[in-house]
Parts: sequence; C-alpha cells; structure tokens
Amino acid sequence: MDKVYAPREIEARLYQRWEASGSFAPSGHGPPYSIVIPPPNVTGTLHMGHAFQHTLMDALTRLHRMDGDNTLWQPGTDHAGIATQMVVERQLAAEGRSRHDLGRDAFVAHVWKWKEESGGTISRQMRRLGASVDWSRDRFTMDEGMSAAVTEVFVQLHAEGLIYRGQRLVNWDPVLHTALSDLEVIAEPEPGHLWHLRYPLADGPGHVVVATTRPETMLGDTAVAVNPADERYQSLVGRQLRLPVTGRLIPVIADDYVDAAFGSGALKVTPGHDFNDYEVGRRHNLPTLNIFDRDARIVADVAADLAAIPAELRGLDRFTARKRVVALFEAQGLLDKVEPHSSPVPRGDRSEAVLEPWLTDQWYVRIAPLAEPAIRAVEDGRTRFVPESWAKTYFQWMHNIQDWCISRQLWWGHRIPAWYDDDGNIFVAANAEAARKQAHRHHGRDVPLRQDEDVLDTWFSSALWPFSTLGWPAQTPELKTFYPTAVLVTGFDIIFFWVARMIMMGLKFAGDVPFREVYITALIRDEHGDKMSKSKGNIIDPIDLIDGIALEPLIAKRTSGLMQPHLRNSIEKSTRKQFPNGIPAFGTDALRFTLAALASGGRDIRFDLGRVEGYRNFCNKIWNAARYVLMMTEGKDCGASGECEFSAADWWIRGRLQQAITTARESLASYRFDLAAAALYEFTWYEFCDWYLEFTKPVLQSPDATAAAQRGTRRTLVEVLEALLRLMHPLMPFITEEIWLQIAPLAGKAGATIMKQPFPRAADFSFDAARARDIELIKELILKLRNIRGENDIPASRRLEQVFFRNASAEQLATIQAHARYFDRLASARLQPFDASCDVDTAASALVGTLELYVPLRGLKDDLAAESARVAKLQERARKELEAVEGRLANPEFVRNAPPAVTAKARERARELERELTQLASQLQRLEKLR
RNA sequence: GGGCGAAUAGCUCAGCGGUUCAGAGCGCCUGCCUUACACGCAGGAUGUCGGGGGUUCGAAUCCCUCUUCGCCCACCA
Repeated sequence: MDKVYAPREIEARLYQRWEASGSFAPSGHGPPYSIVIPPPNVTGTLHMGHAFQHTLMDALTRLHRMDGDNTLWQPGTDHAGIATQMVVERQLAAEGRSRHDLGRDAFVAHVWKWKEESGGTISRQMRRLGASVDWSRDRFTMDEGMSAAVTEVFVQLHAEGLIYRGQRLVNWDPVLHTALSDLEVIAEPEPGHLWHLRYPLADGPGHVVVATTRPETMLGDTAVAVNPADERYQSLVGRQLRLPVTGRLIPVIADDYVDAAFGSGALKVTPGHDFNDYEVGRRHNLPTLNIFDRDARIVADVAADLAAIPAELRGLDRFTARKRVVALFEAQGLLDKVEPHSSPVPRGDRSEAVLEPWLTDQWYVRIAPLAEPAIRAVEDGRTRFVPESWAKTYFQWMHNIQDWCISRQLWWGHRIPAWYDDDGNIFVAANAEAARKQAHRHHGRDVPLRQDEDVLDTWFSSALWPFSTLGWPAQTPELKTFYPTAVLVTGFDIIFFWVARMIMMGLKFAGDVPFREVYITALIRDEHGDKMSKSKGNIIDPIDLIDGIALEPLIAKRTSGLMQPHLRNSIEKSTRKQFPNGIPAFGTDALRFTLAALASGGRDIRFDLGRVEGYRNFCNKIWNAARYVLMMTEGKDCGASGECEFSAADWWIRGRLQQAITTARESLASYRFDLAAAALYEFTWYEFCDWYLEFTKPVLQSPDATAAAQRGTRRTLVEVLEALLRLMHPLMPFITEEIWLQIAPLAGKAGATIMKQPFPRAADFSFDAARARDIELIKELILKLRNIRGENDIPASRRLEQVFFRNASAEQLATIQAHARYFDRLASARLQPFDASCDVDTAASALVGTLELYVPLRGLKDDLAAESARVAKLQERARKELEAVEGRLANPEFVRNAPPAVTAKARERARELERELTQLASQLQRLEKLR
C-alpha cells in the first residue's frame, strides 16, 4: 500500500467491477426497499445538489442492500421539455436556424439525436460518485413505456372529467410562445411607474382618474371599477366613460375587489390581460378584449370589436406601445401624473421573459378532487415528511391549489392524445386509431381528424415516475414488489412541482402513496450563502472536487457560455481570489463524506472547501490505519489457530465500536447523515487510531507479550477494522471496498465485495464492560501526564523515568501494574508506588479520583513557573465550578425539587472538587515556596 | 397579507423532551519528521449560546416579545 491514499485509480477500477458483476440489481431476500431517483434533465450536467442528494440516496441504498433488503435504486432521466427545447433551439440559432426551418418532425428528431449524444454525461458523472443505481433499469420519461403511462393517465383523467380543455387567461410566454403553469412564474418586484390616467365621462364634463402600472393595456379596458362603499364615486357608478385613444364607451362599475385607498381608488378593468380583472369581468359580464398577439405585440389585424385601436399602435411591442399610449394621453392632457412605483413583474422561470396574461385554449387538470386524498395521506402519516415542518408547506399549497395548466405549445414532449374534427369536436384516445373510431361513432362515418399540436407539461410525466418506471400500467412484478417506494430524497424547491403531484397521481393510479417518507434535503449554496448559479460564476462542479482542477481551466469553465458576458471579469477575479491554486483532488469518498457530514436538518448548506479537505485527510487516516493493521497482521496468526487472550484495550475498543454502530444506525434511520458521519469520524480517529492502535503497539511489538495475547490483539485489530469498513461503506464506498478486500480474509471473512456484506449490528460484538473499564483509568492517567509534559515543555523524547502515585485503590494499583507498557509507550513514563525518594516539593502533580500522581521535575525542568501557572489555571477552573455546584446545593429549592440522582451527583461533584482544590492549593503553595 | 426557517468560538456548523453541554472541523498558538499517517503526533487558547422578559430548583435548550437575515405562497391595479 502507498503511504498516501490515491483514490483515482481505485475508484475507477472498483466501480467497473461492481457494475460488471451486476451488484447494483435487486437481489436481497429481505423486505423490499426502493428509492426512485429524481430524474435529472437528460441534457444536463451534475451539479452539487445532485451530488449531495445522490450521495444520500446511495448511502441509504447501500445500507439497506447490506442489511439484506431487496433493494432497488431506480435511475432515469427527464426529457425536461422547455429546458431541453431551449438548449437545442439556442444551438440552432447559433447556426442561424430556427426550429421552424426544420419543421416539427425534423426538429424532434434533432432533439432525440442530441439527447443520444449528450444524455450520457449525467450517468457518467453518477458513476464517478459511486451511485449504485440499477443501470439495467434506466428509464427516460419519453421512453415508450413511460409515454404509454402518460397517455393512459391522460385518457383516464379525461374520461372522469378531471382533465378538461378550457379558454381562460394563462401565463403566456411571448418569447417561447407557450403557456406556463402558475408554478413556472417568478414574480419579483421591479422598479417601474404608476401612471395616473384621466378617463373622461361620456355624457358631460369631468373625468375619472385611474392608476395603472401598465398603461398600454388600456386599449383592452372594458370598464372602470370603484369600491361600492367609496363615497367619492358613488354617483358615477353606472355611468359611461369614453375610453381615450380608442373612443370606446365603457361603464363605471362597483366591485368589492377595488381598494379605495390605492391610487385614485378607481381601477381600470382589463379582463383580457390581468388575472384579477378577468375575475371582475366575469362577475360583471364584461367583454374580454384580446389586444395582444402571441408575441405580446398589439394585434395587427383588427377584429371588429377592437377597431378602435389606432393604426399607429398596431403591431407595436407592448413596451413601445406603453410609451406611445402615455404620449397620447399626455398630448391630450389626460395624463394626470406619473409616480415611481415598484411592482411584481411575472417572468418565465426558464426564459425570464416578461409573461403576459393571455386568453387561450389550454388543457387543465381539475386538481381539487385529486388533492383531497393526497392531503389526507400526509395528515394520517401514510407519507411522512422529514423534517416534519415541510408538511406544513405542503398542506398550505394543497389547500389552496389551483387547476393545473398542462398543455405547452412546444414540440419536445408528450403530445397530447386528443384529436379534433373540423367541427371542433374533441376525441381523446390512446392513439389515432382509437380516436378515429370514436369520431366514426359520433359522425356515423369517417371524418378527417388532426391531433392536438401541444405537448404536456414535463411535470405531468414526472408525476407518474414512481410507478411508471416500475412498468405501470402493466401490473409487473417490480410494481408489486417496489411500490410504494421507501423514501423520496429531494429538495424543497420541487415540493409543489413534483412531490405533491406524485402523491396525487400515485394515490389515483397506483392505489397507494408513492413513498412512505419524503426526506427534504437542504440546498447547497456557496461559501457566502449565495445560490450556486452559472450567472453568478460560483458553481463548483462536483467532479472537479473529485479530480481536482487547475486555476485556469476552472476560470475558463466558469466564464464560458455566460448569458451576460459582462460578468466575466468579476467572476474571474473572485475565482482567482478564492482558488489561487485551483482545487486539489479530494477523491469521491472525501466528497461524499463531506456531503453527508453537511446534511443536518437545516435548509441551507454553505459549502466549505475546508471540510472536504478535512475529510480527505480522514480518508488518508483510514488508509494508514489499514496499512498499520496489515503490517501487523498479514502473514501472522490472527487467532485462526490457538487460544486468544484479549486485553483490556481489546475489550474496550469493541465496546466503543458497539456504541459507534448503534449511533450510526440510529442516525441513518432518522436521516441524520451528519450525526452518522460524526460518529464514524470520532470513533475512527479519536478512539481506534488515537488510542487503540497505540495500545496494540506494545503488545505486538514487544517480545515479552505472549503469543496468545498477540493473537488476541491481532484478531481484535482485524475484526474491528473489518467491521468499521462495513460501517463506513455506505458513505465511503471506494476506500472501504479497497481495504476490505485485503482485510476480510485476515478476519476470516470471504466475499467478492463489501457491498453485499452485512451492515454491522451492535449485537455482533461480545463486550466485557468490566474488562474495558481499566482503559478509562489508563487514558486519564496518560492524559494527565501528557498535559504536565506539554505545559512544562518537556520534550517527548525525554522519558519520565520516575512517576510516583499514591492513594490508589487496590483495583487501580493492579491496573497500573498490569499495563506498565501502555504508560511506557503512550506517555513515555514509568509509574511506581510513592516512596521517600519522591521530592514532592518540586514535582508536578495531578489527581485522578483519589489517586495522586507526582512527576518530579528536578533535572527535567528547574524553572517551576510553568508548573505554577498550570496548577493555578486548574485551580481557577475548579474553583469556578465548585462555586457553581455549591451555589446550586445551597439553594433549598434545588435540594427539595431536583431528582435525588441529580442532587447526589452534585454533592459527589462538590466533594471531588474540594479534594482537588485542597490538593491543588498545597501543590501551589509548595511551588511558590521554592520560587 | 399568510406561512416557514435561521441567529452558538475568527469561519462553517452540531447540541434544542432541562442539571459535566458550552462542543466539532477548519483556522490560531507551543512543541515534535516518535518506522501507520506532517493529508501527521502531542499540548494549548478562544464564546455574557442575537436583545429583553417569563416559566422552573435549574434554560443555549421551553414560552412570549423585539431586532437582524433568509425562504415559500398570495400579489393593490
């Protein structure tokens, strides 16, 4: 083995072996355990969020697989309708072409081709992370099977009246030319203006002032509304106004929706281009005028009822039109005033284009009937959110859920299984043939049909993912075995988009909740707490943490393909500052362990490179511990033959391992990966390496140790390490496998891979608490000695030949004498019973219980100032604590009310501290006397 | 407007059904290349646990309130 752990070659070799041997496929005979992956965009690349979630899913999968469960981690990718189409269209645009140049069929074929070429990136990256997904079951949302499930669900929901086609306002993206669902709208306040416009009365002098952020929409106004209780306007309700610019007549109406305190208290009503106005219009039977075309330009060809739009405005973009309309008002003296005003502007989450409420025909899911059982499923715990507080978020949205617009005017996606005849009749069917039959029945003859041009929202197919990937609508064995899945691991950003919809669809079509638990992970942010994004230039590619990357390539990566090229310089600067030497290679296990260690219950994780480095060091620590164990045991008798004699240290480390196993198991069961990681780290480093390995040295390297004792220690060494590797394997698959393959035979274990070995159970280890107890005393004595040594600057090379102790119990005496070699080796000290040769006056001393320890300093350290300072510090500390404890004991309420165990403990502690203080005081006195 | 989080050592975070709970990593200080590991070893320093109030024998931990920061939903044109 090399002195330093070199992950790169090991990782590649092991993953290939695992995959080739089919180790990822379900095979356990225990209860089924399944996780479906949140399908990443097929065209995308892995980001830190994926690495994070995949690490956790893989840890769970490996844990359950080791436990013997019939374990499936279902992989797959999502066609990501809008995102993918945009990427491909951008590529075409770079060649000076548009999708319309190609035509629908050729374009879709083009996207498929590109998917085949680039779709492998994600799976390659997942392999680098060690993801043990069953690749043989890889799925894509537009596969035949998935598409069949989509059609089946659509047809059935339609048959039940839960999918309908309707004309209403939608969020229209005038750049992408598609409708969007409410969830895809991001509304952030943006600075703008509030224009106060005068609308003259039609039948006399005077006017009403309306305030608006969107003056251009006045071309579609069909009323002005005031609050019915607003006395200022009561006399005007029912009268007509002459809408400027157009000359149309519109009524003044009264509606509670209007806030009398806002603006002028009079609201221009544009039912065709505002969601609230649309509702007002419906209540008052107002006409709805559509003044924009699909590009959100003022309609160029003029419908009869819009004839009043002046020619000069036709065809203008809405923002140009805005300026023109304002100018027209101003020219006519109808512009009352303009105020700066900030208001939310709705933008598409993908295109970032300003959306336009637009009247169109779209397909909707009537969602309330589906939501109701999904609410109950979470209420009664059939699906449990972890952390639980996310259930509130879920409920809040579900209780206010709106019908879901599922049609998109895109080409990439599942085409809607609906056909139209020339009369506008709709035939929804699984395929064209079935639709034709329906039409034939309806008409009594064959009629020409054309299929709906639209495709479905990407999330429609995602909603079916937990059962469609398992073969639904066919009742496959996989579906029976693995549905419902055990847990969904995902981020809170898609609770509405995805989690809620899966629960609704799962209950509706698969007859049960899709997962028993939803573990909501935190969001990975950069070191400043900012979201990682391409445009901020703060993205860290998980693969770069694994392999490392030099500064220049990193800068190139972060600054290439920027949507806003002007950010280039600042990104380069901050990158140079943060990573002056690029990023070193840390290896997969270090990254995975870091991600697990960061997975506490919070919502945000600030990614800290220092942590990765620390855990890279941890990998190296494990590696070297294994090297040591191998050196000590390879080719030697590890207890296979002959009696084993186990030392106190051997028993002690078993006990500590048991504790680590228990903590790790409990932590993983409750998704506290951070606590599991901490338990493993602490056991490995602070107990196994710092203490136990050191305890083995005097036994294994000393000629006077018996063969039985050496066998016992070797056996413990290999057994504990072997179990520890299994314990760590779910989080650190590579290093554990690499070492395990070498250690397992020594521990008497056979197997081709650690992956299929049982995850340790505390009960696997017999443990003798009484035998282990000696170690606590030994550790404490060694720590005191080291403290004295350190504070007095006595170099480690200087042996403490004479350390005296007195007031030891018989048991303590026996322990110390039996373990002389531990003190020799770990503290470089020799302990002996107190006698007259010990010069107490010039000795450093310490107290362990009643046992007094003396380290004569004469000849080692003649200046006693350091020792004085050390003792004074201890005294101060003890005095403070005693004060606190006595204060508590002096309180009669405490003595009366606190549980007896607590008061007894406090009294005991007080006695201890008093003893300590007495000793420290006399010590200090002696030291001071000599100075 | 409604809902949800967070505030603990210089930094990133544990601890939050109450009495050795004031912790970890990184950073910092002092010694050490002690044949598993300098990606290391040994020793050490560091915080009125955001402010205020309350409950209690006892609160970082429970309750109220304030301040600051963040997120989600709704959106008064």
